[in-house]
Amino acid sequence: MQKHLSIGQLAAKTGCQPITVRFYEKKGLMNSPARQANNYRYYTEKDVEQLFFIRHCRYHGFSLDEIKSLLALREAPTASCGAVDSILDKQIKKLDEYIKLTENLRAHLIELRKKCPHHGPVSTCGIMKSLMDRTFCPCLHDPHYQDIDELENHGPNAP
Amino acid sequence: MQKHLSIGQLAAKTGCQPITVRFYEKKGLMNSPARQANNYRYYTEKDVEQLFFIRHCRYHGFSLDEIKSLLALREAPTASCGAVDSILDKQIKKLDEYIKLTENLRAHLIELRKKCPHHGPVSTCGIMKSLMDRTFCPCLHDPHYQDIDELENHGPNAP
DNA sequence: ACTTGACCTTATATTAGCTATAGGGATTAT
DNA sequence: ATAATCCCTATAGCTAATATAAGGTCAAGT
Repeated sequence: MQKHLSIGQLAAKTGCQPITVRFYEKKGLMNSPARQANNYRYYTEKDVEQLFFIRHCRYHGFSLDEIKSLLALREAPTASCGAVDSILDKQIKKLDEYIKLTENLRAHLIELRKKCPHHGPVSTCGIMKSLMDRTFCPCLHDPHYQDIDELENHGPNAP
Repeated sequence: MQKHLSIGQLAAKTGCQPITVRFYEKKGLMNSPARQANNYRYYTEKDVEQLFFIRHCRYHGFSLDEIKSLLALREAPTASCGAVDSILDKQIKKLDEYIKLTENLRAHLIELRKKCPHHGPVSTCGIMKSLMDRTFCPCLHDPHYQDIDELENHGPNAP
């Protein structure tokens, strides 16, 4: 039973790359593993489990900070799992808002697209005209505008 | 007619912040404006129009690179607006995929959430169990897994 | 023995779209 | 005179990695 894995073997087992494992280590999601005489990292089964856990969480769209919380909870198994539930509930709510925002955005774009049904010179393009028309720019009025930044900074997998 | 605006006045007119205007300048979306004797930037009506255009485009979810293309097209009005149309079509398609991905993610989370309907100690939490269960980790099989990165790197307003 | 290639190490820079902070100079109001 | 507010530059920060540079180590093949 060969229990000492190199970083490459660990990465291959969990479907990510060595550089990502080192990244997680730096971020405090993976423990600093023991080193061999040649300074290579070597990993145990516990590390494999932990990395699987992390990647599984990432798969579900959790941020690294949220994963850190989940890892901490895992270390304190007597804690109530209400904290776990609330992390999930928050994530689901975030996704709901996110989907709504994106659908709004899509509707806006469809509207815009309709303004240039036929090809022609840019100078007569209805889309460009709309984009240039200051009176139609909702930037200053539409609360959705602020949402754009929301959307970028707090997307499904953003922090 | 007072035509020379300070950066703060320009920003206020277009609903963004001075620092953002400087940022656009550095990124090549706004021209370097003339300077007053005190080294302050001052702007003209053309700059106001251009910034409105940029912000309007951002409102519609275009990336700065896409906006750069649109600005270039605006400078070449004899070009066909097919290029404009295709930028919009691409954006709409991107949003469609994006919405689909996010809805999938949401479904996964709802499934996961169901595994812990009642509060209890973390050690018996069905969610944590699922997240820890390597045999249920889709990371290695599910093509959706790769999509997570997709989703993060190419969200509606990502490049 | 020697070289090739695959693997490992570190540190730094890059990605998008800003925002924050530090450390200064200029202008305006009191 | 001084305080508040504006302006300037330069640098660092945010996510979640990825890319690149420059080097050390190891196993296999010739």
